[in-house]
Amino acid sequence: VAYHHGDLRNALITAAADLARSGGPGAVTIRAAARDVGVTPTAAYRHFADQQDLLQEAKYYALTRLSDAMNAELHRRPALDNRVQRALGALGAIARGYLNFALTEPGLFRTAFSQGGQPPALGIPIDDDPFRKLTEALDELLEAGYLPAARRPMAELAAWSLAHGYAMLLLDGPLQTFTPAEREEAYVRGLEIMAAGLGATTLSPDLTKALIGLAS
Amino acid sequence: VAYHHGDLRNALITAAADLARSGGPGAVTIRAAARDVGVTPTAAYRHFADQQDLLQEAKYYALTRLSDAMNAELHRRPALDNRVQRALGALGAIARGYLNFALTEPGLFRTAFSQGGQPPALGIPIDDDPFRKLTEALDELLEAGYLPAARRPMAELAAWSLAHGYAMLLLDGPLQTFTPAEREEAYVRGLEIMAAGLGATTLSPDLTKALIGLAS
DNA sequence: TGTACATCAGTGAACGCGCGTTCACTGATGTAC
DNA sequence: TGTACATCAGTGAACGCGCGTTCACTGATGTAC
Repeated sequence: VAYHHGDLRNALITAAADLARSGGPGAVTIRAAARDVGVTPTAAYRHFADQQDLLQEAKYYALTRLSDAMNAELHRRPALDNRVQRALGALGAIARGYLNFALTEPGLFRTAFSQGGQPPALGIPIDDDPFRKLTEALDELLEAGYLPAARRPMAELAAWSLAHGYAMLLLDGPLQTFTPAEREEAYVRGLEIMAAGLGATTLSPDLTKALIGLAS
Repeated sequence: VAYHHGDLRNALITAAADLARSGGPGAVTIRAAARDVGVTPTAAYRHFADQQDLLQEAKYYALTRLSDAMNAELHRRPALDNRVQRALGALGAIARGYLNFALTEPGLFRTAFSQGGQPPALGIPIDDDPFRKLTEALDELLEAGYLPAARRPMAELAAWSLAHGYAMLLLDGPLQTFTPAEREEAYVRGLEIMAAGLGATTLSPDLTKALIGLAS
């Protein structure tokens, strides 16, 4: 319903998203959002309980855009006949969309995964959720006999962790100085290792034991 | 040299590190550090150019502690005869130390990888650098015939990304609600996939093509 | 359809906070003779 | 060894900033009759 302003709540969310885009989560303040909309800070309190509440909306927005980026990449890929090709293609598209978004919209990416508030959920809140598609791709790899059953549980998390860690190391970590060519190279190498690891036979008990060690 | 205070610079760095430990990078301020040491904020400007400079020292401290944690885990593992076992053991120890540190000292971990200032370097600044040991472990896997040569370049980054991403998803992301048992389970699965991926044969061209797609 | 009234979105001013940083200074330490 | 002096680490006060949040209010919108 439109009163004085029209739709101040959404206008403030948009302003918060723009702030997040250009300045990351720390730039999302009630005062700045109100200023950008051309309204008094007090007015924002009609629509948000506090600053945390506004930031939460910016996080949700950022997550939605991340989701869009992954879906866009999924739709760009050609349809493939072979099940394993199709499933690995989906995996690659999701990873590619994730990285593209992180590099293209670092402020939003950092906001989506910033500390505090509700953490981004695992596949529940967003329509057309790419996390579910990742799950489906891994299920398909299992059914096609590519992925050993013992390795199926939580395999999503390994893929996600790899992409997420790589994005973070590029944005804020030691890989900041990478050229685009180096970024692409490292991306391809990492993805190949992941795909090969999903498809490889189980490690021998000796090697597993050496690798894992003891939980401390 | 000890003047009025004795060693104010180091005292301030210690205070900054404590602030980072309990409150993350955002808690590292000149005023708070000076307050904790019992000194005027102005005094800090005798030793640091500005707040960024102090934060940089806290980052360096955090990185050193992270390095310690990995080395400690490396020393805890028994020596193994088999080259591949030894190399995978080192890989696992480094990953375990990394994760342990992130979970035990989240404030320091976030500080080490916080945005701004100098990014943590790749293996140069710290004595007894675990990144170099990771490199050596991968070289050993190559020489032992476990890791195909085509997969060697930048393999460090895949392992690091996996551990880093997993740590971040645990600390600030959707895995915050994981129980210790779930954390351990996901950790083991991810590490196995990585180790298997390093040792697996090269993917077929068809699968590689489906996986990678085109750089956009 | 018109009027009195209730609702409530947004205003304007102000609060207290902690921050980074600068200024003119003081007083302890080190040094030249 | 003693004294005058220079150095410089730390003080105390203050600046301006942007923030979150609250208060009493105004004036436009919607509604009851």
